[in-house]
Amino acid sequence: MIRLYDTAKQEVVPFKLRDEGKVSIYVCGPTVYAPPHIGHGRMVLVFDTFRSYLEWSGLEVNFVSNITDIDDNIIKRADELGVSCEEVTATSEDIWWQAMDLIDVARPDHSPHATDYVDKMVELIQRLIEAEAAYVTSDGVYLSVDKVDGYGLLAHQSLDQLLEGGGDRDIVGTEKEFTADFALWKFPKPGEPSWPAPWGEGRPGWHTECVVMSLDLLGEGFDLHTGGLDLTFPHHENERAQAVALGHQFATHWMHNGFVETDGQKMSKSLGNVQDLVGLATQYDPRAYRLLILQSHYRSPIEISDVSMTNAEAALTRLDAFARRTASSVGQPDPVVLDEFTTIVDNDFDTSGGTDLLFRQVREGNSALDAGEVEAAAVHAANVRELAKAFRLRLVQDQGAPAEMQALAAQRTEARANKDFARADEIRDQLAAAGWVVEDLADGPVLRRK
RNA sequence: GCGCAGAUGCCCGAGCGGCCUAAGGGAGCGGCCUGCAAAGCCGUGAUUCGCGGGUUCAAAUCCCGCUCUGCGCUCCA
Repeated sequence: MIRLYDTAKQEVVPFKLRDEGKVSIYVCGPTVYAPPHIGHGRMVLVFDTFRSYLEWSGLEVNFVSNITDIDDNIIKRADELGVSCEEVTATSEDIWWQAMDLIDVARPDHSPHATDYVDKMVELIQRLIEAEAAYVTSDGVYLSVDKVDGYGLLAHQSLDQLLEGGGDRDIVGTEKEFTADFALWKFPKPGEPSWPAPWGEGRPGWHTECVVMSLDLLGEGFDLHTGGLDLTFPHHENERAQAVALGHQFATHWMHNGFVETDGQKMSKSLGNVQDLVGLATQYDPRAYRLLILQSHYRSPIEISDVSMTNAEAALTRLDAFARRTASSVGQPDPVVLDEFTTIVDNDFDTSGGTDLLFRQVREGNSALDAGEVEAAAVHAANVRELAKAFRLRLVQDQGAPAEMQALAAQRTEARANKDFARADEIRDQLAAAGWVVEDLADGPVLRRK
C-alpha cells in the first residue's frame, strides 16, 4: 500500500486510486521559452523515478505532462530575439526533449501542447462565464475566486492573508472585481498571437491550459497532480478553482517536489546562478543527478554543487563496478529483499531508504564474492539489478573501450603471466594516459574510464 | 507582515517518541587482498542532532520562544 504526502492535507495519506491497478498522473511540464535548468531536471527526475517505481510495482500508469507553448514569457522572448513565437517554442521544445533523452527520462504517455487545446479552453471559459464564476473586462476574462469553494486549499492561507501579501507584485487588471481574481483569457496587444473567442480574440491564461488538458486526458477525479513546489500556489490552486467552480472533481492527491539550491541559495536569474541542465548532464555522468536525487527525499531541498555531483559520480562508480563484477552471474532476486524494498519505498516514496538497501545489497554481494559464495552473490546481484531497475537507474557493465585499448590490456595480462611486471606497469601507465583504468577481475581484466 | 518547509559527522544526506552510543554514499586514516595497483572487504569516525526553555520513565524526533536558510503571497520546476 503506497502512502504519499498530500500537499492539500499536509500529511502522509494512503494513495487511493480511482481505478484499481491504474494510476493517472498529471505533471505540469515546461513553458518552452528557454533551455531547461537543473530545477526542471530535478522535477522530471523525481516524477520519472516515481513513475518507474509505480510501473515496477505492477501498476498501469497513465502519465501526462504538458508543453506550454503559449505564454507571456514566450512572447517576451520572441520579441527580444526578433523571431516568431513558433520559432521560440519549436527550438526550446527540441532542446527540452534532447535534455530528457540525455538524462534518460522516459517520454510521457501524452505530452499535450496548449495551443492544440485552445478550443476546449474557450469552451471551459464560456461555461465559467455562464455559471457567473467568471467575468469579462476590457483586458481579459477573470475568474472570481470568492465564488470557489475552498479557495486556498493548497496555499493554506485565507484570501485575506493572500491579499495582504508582501511581494513586489504589480496588481494588474485594475478592473478586477476582486484583487485575487486571475486571468483566464488575455486580450492581445498588437502583434501578439491570438485565437477567436465569443468575448473577443486573445490567448488563454496559463492556469486554464493545465486544467483543460488534465481533465481532457485523465478525466474527472484523476489520481495525482504534481509539479515543483512553487507551482502549488497560484498555479495549482487556480487550476483547481476552475474545475471546482464548474462542479468538477479535480485531482485526488497533490504531490510537489522540493527545490534545488546551490551554495545554500535559491537558484535564480537575478543571482546569476541558474544552471543549465544539459551543461550539468554533460559535465558529469548524466546518471549522477538521478542518483543524487534518489539519495535524498523528494520533498527536501537538495544542494547541487561540484562536490555533491562528484560524490554521486563516485557512488555510481561503485554500483557500476559491482555490475561489472557480476555481469555473468545468473540468479533470481530474493523476495524477502524485494518486500523490504517495497515496504520502504511505499512510505512516501522513500528513495533514500531504497538506495540505502541497494548499496547494502552491493556490499553483501561483494562480500559473498570475496568469500567465494557464488550462489549467494548471484542473488545479491539480481537484487541490485532489480532495485536499480525500479528507479530506472541504468548500471553500466561495459564502457566500450576501443579495440586498441583492449589489446593493450591483453598484452599486460600476458606480461603479468610472464612475471614481466615492469612491462605490465608500463602498459598500465599507457592505458591510464589514454584515460582507462584496468580492473583485474576473476575472469580477466576489464577497462573502465578514469 | 502572513503562510509553508528546513537546520543532523569533514562533505552530501536518511531518521520524525524507546530497536539512535543516529542509515547510506563520498572523502580521510589503519588493516586485509594484490608482484605493485585498481576493484573489493574489514575497522575507524557525531555520547550527539541550530540555540534556549518545557512535556515525558524516555526526545534528533512532541510543545513554546529565538536565530539562520529556502519557498510562496498572482512570471517561476
